Amino acid sequence: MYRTHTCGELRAEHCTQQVTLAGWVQTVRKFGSITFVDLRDRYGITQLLFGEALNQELDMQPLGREFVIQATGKVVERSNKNANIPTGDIEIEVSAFTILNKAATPPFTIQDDTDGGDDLRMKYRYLDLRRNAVKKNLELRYAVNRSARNYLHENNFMDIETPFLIKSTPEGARDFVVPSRMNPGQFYALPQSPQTFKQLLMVSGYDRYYQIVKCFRDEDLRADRQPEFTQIDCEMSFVSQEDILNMFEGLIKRIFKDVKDIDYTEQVERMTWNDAMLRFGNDKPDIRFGMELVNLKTVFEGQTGNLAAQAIFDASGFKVFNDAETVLAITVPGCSEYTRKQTDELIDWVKRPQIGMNGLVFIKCNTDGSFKSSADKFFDEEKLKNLAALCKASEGDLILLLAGREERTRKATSELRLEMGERLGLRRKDEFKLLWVLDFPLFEYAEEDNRWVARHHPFTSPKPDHISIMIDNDPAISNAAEYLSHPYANIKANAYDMVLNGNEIGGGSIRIFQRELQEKMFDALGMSREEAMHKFGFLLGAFEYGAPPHGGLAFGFDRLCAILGGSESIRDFIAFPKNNSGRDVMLDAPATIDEKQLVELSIRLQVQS
RNA sequence: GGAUCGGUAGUUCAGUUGGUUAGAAUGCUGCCCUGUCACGGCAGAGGUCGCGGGUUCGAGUCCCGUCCGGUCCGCCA
Repeated sequence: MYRTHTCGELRAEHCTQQVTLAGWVQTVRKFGSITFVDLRDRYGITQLLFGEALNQELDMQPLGREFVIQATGKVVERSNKNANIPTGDIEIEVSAFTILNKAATPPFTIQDDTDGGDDLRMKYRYLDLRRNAVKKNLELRYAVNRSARNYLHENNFMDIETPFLIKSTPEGARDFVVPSRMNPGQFYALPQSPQTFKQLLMVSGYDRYYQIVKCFRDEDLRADRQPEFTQIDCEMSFVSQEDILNMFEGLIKRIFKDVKDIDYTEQVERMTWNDAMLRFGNDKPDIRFGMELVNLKTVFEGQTGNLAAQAIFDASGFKVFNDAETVLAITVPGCSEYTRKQTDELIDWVKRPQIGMNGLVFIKCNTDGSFKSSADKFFDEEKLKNLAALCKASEGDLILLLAGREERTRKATSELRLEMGERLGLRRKDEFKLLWVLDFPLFEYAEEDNRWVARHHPFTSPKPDHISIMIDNDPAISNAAEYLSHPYANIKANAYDMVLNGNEIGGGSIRIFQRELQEKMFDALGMSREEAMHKFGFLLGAFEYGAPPHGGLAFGFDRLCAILGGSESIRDFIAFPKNNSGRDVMLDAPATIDEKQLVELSIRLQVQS
């Protein structure tokens, strides 16, 4: 053995013992005839003391940062203790050492507060992974993994692997494809998720399945998106939506307990998709704070906007509001004292192309009971007072109003709400609030193809009392402009998302398990019978042989870890992540391949410039 | 596909209105130091200012193009 102990385990009680440690040189501190060396391994840091005799040896064999060494000596109590590290009471009085491997000077410092930028750290990821900060993230990831596995195992779930080389599916994201040498001209696809396999496992009777599994999607990336990412993928048979919500609420609570020691005992809040959109303008609302949207004008999903507000607008002659499809307001508590500079800043913020609004109207509800608005010209004190009442604003609050096209305005108001929450410090990293969003629409209208697409995926079941709407109506959309009045627009799905602090961390649905309904679904999505058979014949076939009612969900494992770790970026929680362009900058992948390989695969390239 | 920010020493950054020899910190090298732990002190090395073109007497600085990276929109569950 190279070592008798790790660099994290020696304490005062080990004093006088002879030990051997092995690890990396963190720092060398030289003082004439004695030298201190901090030795690091995965478990911690232990100080080595090189006394006078060995110091001369050090002159012959100098140690540099990141050298790998082995040192033998006696554990002794320090005269100057270091309370900052667990091994700070002791040091090793080295009697012999060996340099196991020298190290070039690393391109950045291997410290908690490294001087390296992201780019460089990715290129030398094996060095970055030595850093405590990154190691802690991977440890947290492993803790979440273990916690999930324990919970699922205790609840009779069975981990079953599913293949990676499968068939390309239409709907959803772009597939990564893999050419088949043995089948010239043909391609496998990498799974976007094990969706159909887990459903087949239900048909096979493995009534509780899970897998912590890689999924692949060839779409543009973000800080919280990777081309290959990991899901906690689960499926159950003989369950209702209620059973699933309870089971996986339990899973996430268990993870909170095991990983963060948080007792999340209260029931996870539930909200319909409709309510989420109305109250927060967002299908994954952050419910840690209020500032809910007040709809001052439009009709949305069968609910009318505020008639009193409408009357105020009509009388004002303010075209921006009168002509707008919708006017939405949020009430920001305690911000009536915002300066001109601050309100201008907010206006610039909503005008950024990513938000895309033309402007923003504010009403300051002053602490003396008066009002000040950027649209004073159109609204007298009385009207402002009434608007403030409609927005449930109190003295000292700031009302922000956005007007414009329905969808864009709702999105912008939702973003503005989150931004104000951020600015007011209402989105604390250490506060966790879960939410189930339920009853999503089953279909979404795809303008470019003038047809319906599955909002979740094509295997999602409608709500039981909406099945007849689907069966009894023709999916064809005769008038594109009025797709909202098509019966299909109102069909709700037996689908659910779990939202944590405004992030979608998981989602799933009760599945269709009857062939007829599944065929109707494919039909509704504009898939011909032949196409459906060609692409999903295996599933339709399976449904003929006794498919049980089933449903499930999948958690975004990387994202869950990132949120629990208090980070925005999932890359910090993946050992070897890819960058924004899907490149591995360490391997420099993807890369071209040899002509010989191309020939074997029957592939000729035609690169578009 | 689009928007936006950035690219200057090994690293992280500063660099004024376009003007002399491009700076700081840290890291690195050498010397000094027996209790440090972000050790300290002294000295030193280290630069194709991403790349190409243009404007100008003169460009790190201004303009155009291009490459690379970050963030976001579209896209994606």
